[in-house]
Amino acid sequence: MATIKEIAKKAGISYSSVSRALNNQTGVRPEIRKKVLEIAQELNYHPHSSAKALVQNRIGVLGVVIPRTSEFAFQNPYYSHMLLGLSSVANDMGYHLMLVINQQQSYASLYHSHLVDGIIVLANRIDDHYIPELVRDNVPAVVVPGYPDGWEFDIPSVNSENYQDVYRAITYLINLGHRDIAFILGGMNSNYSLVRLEAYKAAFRDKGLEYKDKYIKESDFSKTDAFRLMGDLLNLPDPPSAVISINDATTPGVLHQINSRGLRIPKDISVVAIGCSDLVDLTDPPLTTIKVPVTQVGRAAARFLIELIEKGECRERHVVIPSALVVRESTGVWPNR
Amino acid sequence: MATIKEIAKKAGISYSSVSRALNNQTGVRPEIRKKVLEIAQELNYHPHSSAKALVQNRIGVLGVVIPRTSEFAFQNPYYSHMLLGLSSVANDMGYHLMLVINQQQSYASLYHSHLVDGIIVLANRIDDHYIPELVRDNVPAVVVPGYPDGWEFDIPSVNSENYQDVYRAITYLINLGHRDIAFILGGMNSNYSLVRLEAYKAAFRDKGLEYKDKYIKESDFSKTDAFRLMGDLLNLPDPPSAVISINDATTPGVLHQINSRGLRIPKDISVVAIGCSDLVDLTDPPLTTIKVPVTQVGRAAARFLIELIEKGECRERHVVIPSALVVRESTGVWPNR
DNA sequence: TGACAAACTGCAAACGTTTGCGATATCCAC
DNA sequence: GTGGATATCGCAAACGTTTGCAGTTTGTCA
Repeated sequence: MATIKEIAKKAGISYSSVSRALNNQTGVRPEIRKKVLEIAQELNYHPHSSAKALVQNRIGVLGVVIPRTSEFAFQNPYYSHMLLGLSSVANDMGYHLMLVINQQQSYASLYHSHLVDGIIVLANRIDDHYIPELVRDNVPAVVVPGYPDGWEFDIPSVNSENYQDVYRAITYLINLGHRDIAFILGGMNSNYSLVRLEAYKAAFRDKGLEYKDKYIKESDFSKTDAFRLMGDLLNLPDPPSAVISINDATTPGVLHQINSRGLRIPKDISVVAIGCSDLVDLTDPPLTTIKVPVTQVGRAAARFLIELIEKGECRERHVVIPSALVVRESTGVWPNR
Repeated sequence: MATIKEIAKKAGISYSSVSRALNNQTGVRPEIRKKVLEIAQELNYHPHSSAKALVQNRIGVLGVVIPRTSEFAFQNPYYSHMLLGLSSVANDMGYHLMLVINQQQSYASLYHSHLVDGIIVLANRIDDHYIPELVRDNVPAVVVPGYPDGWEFDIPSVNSENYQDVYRAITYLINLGHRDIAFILGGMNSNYSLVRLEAYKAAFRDKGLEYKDKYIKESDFSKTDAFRLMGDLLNLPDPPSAVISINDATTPGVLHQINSRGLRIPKDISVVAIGCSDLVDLTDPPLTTIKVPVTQVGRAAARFLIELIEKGECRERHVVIPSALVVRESTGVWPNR
């Protein structure tokens, strides 16, 4: 493959001049530059990224770590939307994306071995072993979502309004008259679950009401588990009048359980779904949703990380992307007559 | 950051010995090796991948290109399953994955600039400009799925049994008594669409029957478009008695249209879904499916590419992964009484 | 003890770039 | 024509590895 030296030889100049010509640097005559570019084209020259990286100490790659171990988690459209956002910004800013799924290896080593310039950790869990290392070793890194307030260490993060959203949704349901509101959560090692459960409780408290533990169900983020738990809820002597489902993986399970019992939404039970999938408006009826702007979160995370890499610091360490409660037809007043 | 030279200095030996010790090569005394490894540990040493790549001419990265331009395409769980398969094999074989989504840039240049050792192109389209370049430049590359038989150039590929599957499904429906079988396709620049439409036609021909063009609908692979087209079909004076939906993106649109008209599956219409999503068994009724083993396709593609990279050649240039028609409850005999 | 092989070790080149620095050429004003 | 500023250019070092080769040590056996 063509190298800079070959171009230099062919053009009859030194290879430092070739380098300068190719990189749009000053100090090379226009006609020489033109000639160099022509020869480069002709030889199908491409700069050797490793050689470049070696001397510039920058490879132009962002590491994207998806630490989840279970297959179903990755099926969640969450990751597609996120990657889309990350990718669009990375492309625009001249970076590539290295995707690391569930590697049983320290994330920091990706950085230490100069494979990536920085790291984005997606859907981190509260008990993720490898994250403290990123902080300790000063690795440019952003986690999505961040840790709950008052966490033991501080690492840059991007969040959507996880807390506010659930708070708004519960308040909305309470205002509709609901009191027995079920919450299908994910595992409590998920930061999403933690923060959203806090919001759930707070919304009740702030209305002067009591929430009931029996309506709070901890799933493994799978549709089948959600199906099972929703079944348990509907088997209660006093089943909930509303349910909120934590993500796009659990929602189909919830809906399927409700439908299979012949219950009508929202007449018999109201449903609020949290997620980013557009499928919600294809359900019957269209779902009231906490629309999580995942692609935008991804875009923000990429921008954030690149700033961290290039400037070495960041203005704000915790970015929050606003989101919205979209009221459609799956929620209604209670009791319904 | 620690380099091999620092380790050498600290251990009081030459850095070539350090290199040999770290790489488990012969020609270094056991006690020296031990000492080197200890110091490496202590200094948190990680080899500089670019330096290594520069001399070894191998970076240990597979490029994964998703050329689709539309957002909805990427939402398809197809890609998640595929990445899962790719990632698992790559991890096992010591490779990383570079994800390139919809970059308006030659794929071959990724290879020429030594960013990747080889390339996997996902869901390639028949009119993809950048693929011929891979062939011309002899880039180690695998495309998923491959081109139809008799295509103008030959590039390694991995496929599931796209043709056979549809053929089996149509034959199955015909045997149930169906004659008016609709097919919601994707765009005809998709290799999936092309091959599957061929199979559709062949299945009819081989039964001595005629298919009707009006039942063949070309979507843009989105749920909304599928919803619209399914509406058109049901508005016909002689609507189809069965429909086959080409992927996980179109299926929800098809189902939603059917449900919104109050039609019963399979009493009023039979449905066969092609896809890899597990959501199909949560629908009501569970769907008869052509289960595409996408994760396995991904695994095969990664293995294939790695063989291509390491051996420089491959035994078979076109791998086919068997798949299955899973009969559930969305298909029934016709006419139904 | 000596000879020879085998194991070990270090030197230095090489991979393909970028870049600081000094040297040369060009240009302009006086 | 001279001085000085400025633009252009090439040399060589540097980035962190691997690796062929030559030199050194160690071990073995007669």
